[in-house]
Amino acid sequence: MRKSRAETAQTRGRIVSTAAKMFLEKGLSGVGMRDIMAAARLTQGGFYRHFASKEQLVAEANGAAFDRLHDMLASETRGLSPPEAVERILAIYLGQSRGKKQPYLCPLAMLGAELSHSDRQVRAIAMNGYQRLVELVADQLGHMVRREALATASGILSTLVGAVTLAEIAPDAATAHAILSNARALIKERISLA
Amino acid sequence: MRKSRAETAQTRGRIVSTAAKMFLEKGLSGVGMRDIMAAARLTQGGFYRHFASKEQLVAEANGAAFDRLHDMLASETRGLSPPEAVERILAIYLGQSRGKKQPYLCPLAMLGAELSHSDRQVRAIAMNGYQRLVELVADQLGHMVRREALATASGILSTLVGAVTLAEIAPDAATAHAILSNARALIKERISLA
DNA sequence: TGTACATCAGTGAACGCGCGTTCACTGATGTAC
DNA sequence: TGTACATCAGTGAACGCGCGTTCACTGATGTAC
Repeated sequence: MRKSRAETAQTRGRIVSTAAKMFLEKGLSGVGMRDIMAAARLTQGGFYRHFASKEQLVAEANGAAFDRLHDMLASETRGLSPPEAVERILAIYLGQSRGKKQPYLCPLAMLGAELSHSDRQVRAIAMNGYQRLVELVADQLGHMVRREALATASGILSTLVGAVTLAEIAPDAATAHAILSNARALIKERISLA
Repeated sequence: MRKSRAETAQTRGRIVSTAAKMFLEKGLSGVGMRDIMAAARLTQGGFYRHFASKEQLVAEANGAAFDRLHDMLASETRGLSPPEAVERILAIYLGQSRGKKQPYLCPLAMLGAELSHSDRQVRAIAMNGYQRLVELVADQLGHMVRREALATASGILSTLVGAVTLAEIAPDAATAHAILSNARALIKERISLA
């Protein structure tokens, strides 16, 4: 049953991306190893040929989710004017939703407090992902000095994360929409100050 | 071993408030029935004399946490001028932290995504708590028409919830503080527009 | 008010279940000569 | 390049454990007369 190096690497990647998707949709404690391995078309035992523990998979899955999200946002805003780029980032970020089974979900909003109960490595990966998102937004606030742009982008990210977190809790679409559009308005009002 | 009506009610209340504290600190799936009952100086079996299930306790504990938080914020802002009251709400809300073992933690920030995986009743309680906080903030934005005040307060709550969620994930105090103060700045800049 | 009985809050053992993880095994791949 | 052997990816049963929940039991409280 031994597999070639190429196949092994592919299998590992499949486990990570499958796990990322499932963790984001159902939460870290909402998904078991059997669920993940079955979704990756494998059986439970094989997991430990690739990873030392579930916690390590959580770390890698989150890293992958942040990489994918960041790359997607960077490519979606490439070539746009700063105001257009900000608009696009807000629309994409606030448009994510577990209910709609979106492919690019942000771990900060989807896992939130669960990340704060994870080990140092997972938290460090989450903070790194957060910082990269802050920089991505700050890059579009070119009319401010960098320091101010980063501070403002940090505030914007808090708003985005909070809004999506709250919208996911909301039991009906109307409430969710109201939360998201109020958050969007707050951010736009702040930015148009300059 | 049967207890008097007064004692029974007192025991029930002790279970709810003990559970609220523990859920907020360790997350819903991070605390077991034995942990809660032991902390309330009881044994596991007694729980089902008071509640039908863990999920029911989660619902009641969250309701109690929101009630306590709301009452505290209302009493802390009583008699203050609107700008002072907003200042006070921001300071208290952004000052909450599991690490500091604070007595008034907000379920929205501390449980976040875990609430979105709970049943309808729990989510309804969370949304009700959110709405009450929005109104509490909107009450201090008297210079706006009510509709605008509510929309702005909703955006502010997204920012507050996101900032505390992110600060809890941050592995060091400096990063946490930066996140909180950037969120505070964003909100204050938005409010001082008027 | 006093007595007999029913109720039920709380105990602690036990149940069934699913979790993360381990393990003996299989057989294709990789390596050494 | 061909052969013999070591490696190890993947399987599926099993392990130990902690979870939420149930249950028989105890004895003080509440109720009926």
